Amino acid sequence: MDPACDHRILNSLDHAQAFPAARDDKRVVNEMDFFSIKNPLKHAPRMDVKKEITAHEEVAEDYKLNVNTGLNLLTTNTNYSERSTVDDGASPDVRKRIFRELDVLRAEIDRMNTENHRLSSMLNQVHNKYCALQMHIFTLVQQQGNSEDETKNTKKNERLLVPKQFMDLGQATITDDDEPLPLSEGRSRDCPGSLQNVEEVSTDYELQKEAKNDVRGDSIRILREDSLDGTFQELIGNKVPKFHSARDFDQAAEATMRKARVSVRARSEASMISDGCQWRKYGQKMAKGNPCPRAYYRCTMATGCPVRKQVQRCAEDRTILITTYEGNHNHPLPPAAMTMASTTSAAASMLLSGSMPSSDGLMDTNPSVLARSLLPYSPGLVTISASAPFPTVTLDLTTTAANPSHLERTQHSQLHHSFGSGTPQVLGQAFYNQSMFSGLQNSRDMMSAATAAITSDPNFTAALVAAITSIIGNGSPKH
DNA sequence: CGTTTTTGACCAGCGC
DNA sequence: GCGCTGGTCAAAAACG
Repeated sequence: MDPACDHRILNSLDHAQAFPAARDDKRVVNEMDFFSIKNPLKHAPRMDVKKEITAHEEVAEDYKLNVNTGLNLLTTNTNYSERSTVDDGASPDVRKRIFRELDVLRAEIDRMNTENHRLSSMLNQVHNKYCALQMHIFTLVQQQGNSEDETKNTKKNERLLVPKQFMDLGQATITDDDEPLPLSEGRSRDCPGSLQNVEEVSTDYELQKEAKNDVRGDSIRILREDSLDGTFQELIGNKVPKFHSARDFDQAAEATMRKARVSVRARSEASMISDGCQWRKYGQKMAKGNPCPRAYYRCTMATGCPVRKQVQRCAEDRTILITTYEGNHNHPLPPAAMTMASTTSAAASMLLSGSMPSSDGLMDTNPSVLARSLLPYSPGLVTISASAPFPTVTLDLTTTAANPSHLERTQHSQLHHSFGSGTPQVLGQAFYNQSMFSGLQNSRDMMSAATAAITSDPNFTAALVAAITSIIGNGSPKH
């Protein structure tokens, strides 16, 4: 497909996803433009020309022109019209009539283009104001919550659970991280804890050997991947994978997606951080070199969901909770769970694309270049290690927390980038974030107030990871 | 009573 | 082949 056309469609879809209410308006405009251009121009010349080109060829060519040229279709049809009249020797009267019709149509198209731009502009304005208002409401709600005493505050936060979950990234700017929010997520006993500070998010395939030799602690060890099946090891290992068929390739890709992991390091007193999903514990093990046990959970939001996660405390700093996600959900997710799911999915895509023999080998050869290109304003935020056979993406968000201006610029960069180029899940979050910031741009005061909260909010950092990894994941063509 | 957690057993991969 | 380790299973216990 024409890349430009593809881009337009993606943008349209993204926008429609994030703003269902605006979808109808936008679609109507697009359809009007498309068909109003195509139909009259398609049929008018053919009424008089039926010789050199067969009717079937005409239709095929006409559609092709329409699709590829979009609003420039007038030009092509003018050519077509001229060529046709020359070819068939139509009468001057007929030619004049055609040109008159074309003039009328050209004027109509211009008028519609103008109207289209005007409507788009209005839509953007409404969108921005809506986001700004949304931010303001939640800021007020949060301020009200902070004024209450501890007991009342707890109950308030429980009531605020719904907006918190469904705002997800949106509320990231206003959440007071120092106050744990008691969460009650259905029957799940998932994480009644606070996610005080995401220190590091990494996507990691790491050799057990490396984990053994690494002295930095379980931030690495928890990421070890030694249960890889043969296909997956071949896929991401140093060996060049040999795919004998498309089916082999798909299977390998599936294995990669299933085994892809995203690790989140967060300060939390609770046994588990909140990610919006329901989990069931199915095992616990003592990991070597760490006095704290590692717990294994699987997603119970849908039967047969392959997503699993491991939770373990850091051996060096036991206030740090390390949560490692693996796999992709096979069911719809609540917005609150979208961030982690998107991150995992995108990480899998990234690893898949980065390990493919057809890839440019960027991550394998010079990962630091990719990291720098991802976050040019935040050195150290993203590090991608090609150590061992497994490519490693590590996002160290601790440095950015100390420098809001860097993060702010990074957020804009990443979110705008991901908008229109990511997977639907990622796009939904990224677009929401992007739109949120576009709303904030209307208020500098709100922006500066929110920035401080953003930089320490784990939900935002996690979302940032999702956006980043989605960019990486979409850097190479999917198969 | 249904669901979740606990915990020992089992299995697979890896290194020696 | 053996031992070590991580991951998973499944029966029993605990919970609501």
